[in-house]
Amino acid sequence: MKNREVARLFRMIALYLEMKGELLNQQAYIRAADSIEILSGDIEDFVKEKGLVGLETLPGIGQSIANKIIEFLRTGKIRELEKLKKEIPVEVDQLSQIEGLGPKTIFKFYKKLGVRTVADLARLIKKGELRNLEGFGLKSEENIAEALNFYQKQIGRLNLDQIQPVANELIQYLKSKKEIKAVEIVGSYRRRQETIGDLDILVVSKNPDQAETDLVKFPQVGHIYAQGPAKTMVRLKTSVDVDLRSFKRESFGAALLYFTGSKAHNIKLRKIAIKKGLKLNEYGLFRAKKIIAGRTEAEIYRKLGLKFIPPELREDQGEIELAQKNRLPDLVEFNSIKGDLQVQTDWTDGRNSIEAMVEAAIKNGLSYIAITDHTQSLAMTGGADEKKLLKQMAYIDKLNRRLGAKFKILKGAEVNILKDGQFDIKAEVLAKLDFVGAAIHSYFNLSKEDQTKRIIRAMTDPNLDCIFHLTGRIINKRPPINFDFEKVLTEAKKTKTILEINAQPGRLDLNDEMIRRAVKAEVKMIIDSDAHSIFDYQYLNLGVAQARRGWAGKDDILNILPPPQFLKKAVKNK
DNA sequence: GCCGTTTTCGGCCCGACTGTTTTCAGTCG
Repeated sequence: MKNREVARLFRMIALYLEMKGELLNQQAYIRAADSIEILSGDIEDFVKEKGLVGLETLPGIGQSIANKIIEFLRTGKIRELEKLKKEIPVEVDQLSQIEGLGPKTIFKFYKKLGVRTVADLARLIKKGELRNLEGFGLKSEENIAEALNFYQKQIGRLNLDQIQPVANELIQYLKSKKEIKAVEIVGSYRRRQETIGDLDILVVSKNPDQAETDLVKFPQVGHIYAQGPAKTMVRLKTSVDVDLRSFKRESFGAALLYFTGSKAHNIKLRKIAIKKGLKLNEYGLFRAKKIIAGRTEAEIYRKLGLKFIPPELREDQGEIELAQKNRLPDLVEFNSIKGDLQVQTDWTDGRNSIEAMVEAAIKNGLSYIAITDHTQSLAMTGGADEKKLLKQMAYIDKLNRRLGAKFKILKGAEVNILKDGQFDIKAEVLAKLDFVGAAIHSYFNLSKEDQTKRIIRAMTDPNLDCIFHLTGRIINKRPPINFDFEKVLTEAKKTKTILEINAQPGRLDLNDEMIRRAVKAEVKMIIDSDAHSIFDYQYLNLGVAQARRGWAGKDDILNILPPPQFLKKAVKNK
């Protein structure tokens, strides 16, 4: 899939154009890059199907850019970009990732000091030559040196479970301050993106200056980028960047809306406001100078003629148009999961006993779980063979009798999908299980064709109910396997195979775009915590958030149903 | 370079903060 690459090249063109001061063209390339990034489906397939004319129907893409896309797909290059690179031979994409360095500054460094690469910049800073440049001083040099240092350490974006403890601690701290009346984390965190670059925090305070000072005094603060009466930016010692802004109560809704984003969503809202003769900014919705909404987000959406749009949908992927027509999807709700269908125990690589996992599930408001320990070919986890599985089934039967009607343990397994798509457990044993999930744990690098065949073969097995964490990706560590998702969806629909949304913060697999495609293909899904300990059920809501980002409605997610209805809809071979 | 329920031409979201220089350009979100 080349969507990201095309978008990246357009963003690079935009940077070069900005260096040259061509601001309006530059914006056009950025809009085109955005448009391609949010395109659901492969751009190459799109072009094959709909051609140049189809491309031009996409927002932000006209004749000129459409031709460049086709040129790239055909030749792997965009001549325009090659020309710009020759004209200004600077590693602009790398350099611009250094905080505080934009195209204008990069261009100046190139023109005046001959800086082409990050290494060039590092050398000049060492020699202390930046401070002599006009418009620069010692302070600028120090700031860039610091930013460069941070860039070279490259910690990148954090998973939700990495950021959550930091976020909670900071929120508690801010809430303890007398003058701070409301605290909300916004930005990509509130939209529940898979990974978070920094924490954006909004507060309501009668004394904004004090609120900003409060943040700076937070013991974890390691560096202050900027501090003002309305906005402060710091970096914590744990390498998380935090922005804090203070607002008055009457503007808080507008501020929430503005800083939750996404940017594309906001820009569209502001354009709607302009068409209505209004102005929308972070302080409110205005007619001339008079504020007509701002206290809550709902009020602003209403005045713009829209239904309230949940943060997870605010990516400008059609949600605004649906909100105008009052046709937003009826999203699956937080805390609505009734059963967890992937739970490991100390029979294999889980940390807790079946009994402990049941007890914790009840505490987390669940009414059933499936015990799905690994199977034998995963030697490293002490996977179960047929004998061990049968023994576990008998044991679960006994526990179920003791539990009675209040909770149900399903007998299941996380069966290993072998290289050829067959399972490592005999069919007659699988047939005895209540719920069979299967997953790929090896041969991640098969060709697209072989990998697709392998998954489809697994799905055609009448004992299989669900494919767990389909792509096998680990966020920031392991890329997804290569396969034809469209073919898999078609087969899943045909064989009534469920696809899992895995709520582990490092997996979140399927991703949001795949979920949208599954919804469209009418393939049913479940949300599992993939629990390996009693603490992991808490992740279920991360999976719900991911499902919501994928526009999954209540009909799309089966495990919000109580056990009898779930089993009826989910299990194939009964 | 793109786009149109004001428009096929003339607009492109907008406010806060910094550093350096005296009124603003550059960056960020």
